[in-house]
Amino acid sequence: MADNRQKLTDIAQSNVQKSGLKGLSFRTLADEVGIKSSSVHYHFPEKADLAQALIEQYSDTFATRLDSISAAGGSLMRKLSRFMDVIEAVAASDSVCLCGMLAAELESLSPENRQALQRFFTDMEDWLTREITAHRADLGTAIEPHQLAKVMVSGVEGALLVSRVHGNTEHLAAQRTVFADLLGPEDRA
Amino acid sequence: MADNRQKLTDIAQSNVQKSGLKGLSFRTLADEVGIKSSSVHYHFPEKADLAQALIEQYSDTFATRLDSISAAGGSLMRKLSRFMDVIEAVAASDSVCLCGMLAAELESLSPENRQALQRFFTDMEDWLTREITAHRADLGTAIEPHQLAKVMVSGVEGALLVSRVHGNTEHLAAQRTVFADLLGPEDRA
DNA sequence: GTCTATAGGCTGATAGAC
DNA sequence: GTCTATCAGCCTATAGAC
Repeated sequence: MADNRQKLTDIAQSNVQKSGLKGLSFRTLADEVGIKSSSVHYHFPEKADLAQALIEQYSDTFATRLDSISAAGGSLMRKLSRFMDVIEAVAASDSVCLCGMLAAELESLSPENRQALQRFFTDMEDWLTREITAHRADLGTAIEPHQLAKVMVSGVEGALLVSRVHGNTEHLAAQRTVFADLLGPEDRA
Repeated sequence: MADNRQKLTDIAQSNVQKSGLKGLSFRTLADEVGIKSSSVHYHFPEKADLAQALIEQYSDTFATRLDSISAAGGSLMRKLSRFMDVIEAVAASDSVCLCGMLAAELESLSPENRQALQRFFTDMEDWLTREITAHRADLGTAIEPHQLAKVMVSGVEGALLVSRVHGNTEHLAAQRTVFADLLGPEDRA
């Protein structure tokens, strides 16, 4: 089938979000798609090629979701709540962010992989900075938007990791609560 | 030598903080200590035994540092600044938190490893909750201390991971800035 | 405690047929 | 695009001598 390439990236993405790139072998990936490992090498000659496709696919999907949040409009609080919805959806089925997982495996990634990974994080950060800045007048704090954005990026990546260890979503919930309070002036005294 | 066990855990810890447990082999570990891999198995029969020793050693060292911060006393701001000093010291030499790294490799850990890992995070969270609660009167926010603690734990773990991808410490610096502003009322209008 | 030696398995990757 | 077959290398772990 012509769309085996798509099947490969879809299944690989899910596996990497659970057990990392090192935890995924060409053989098991091939088995799950129903082809042989040599056929996987036809689509992705080296593991770095597969990793690159995964980072790009994941980044595109993520960017599309953020764009749709921006397009829907509304208050900053509403946008950040929908942002957290996107993050919490990742936590389903023992998964963490694909790029958070790969960040932990940084030492085994190619230079190209690293660059794409870096771009994923800066794109998320830039989106947050833009949205916070756009609503700056309503802000409940004097902290610089780009500083808040950095803390939020770190926060969601860490919360996904730590939440999974605890087997619940409390750290994600705390993230939502604290940033709602920090950024939403309506709840303040 | 009788302290080869200590050499093993020290070198293993440093390696795991850089490349994870899956990235560490008994052979390379043995080479770096100057013994053979079968001798490593004498000290740690299975990899899970080594992992357990690493988590416990790391947790003990970390707890000692937090205790010393508490003992030194001072304002909440001062304690949190020293807490961030401890975290930033980890970021040296391309390392992330040992337990953050193992959290990414959760699926390959034994039940005992997972429990110890969980305890590391709750211990850090409990320390933060205790310190924030003790200074509650000075707090610049109405957010629950345990919620703030959860966000800080997630935040530092994520910041270590993301900082390494970018090759700088900006995300750790942002963490310091934002929490200083959030918790330290003296800087507020 | 450390060694030699090895079993048994998994891995990424390639050659060449169809 | 997919296959069979295979290589060379790495891995965890164990047996048994010293």
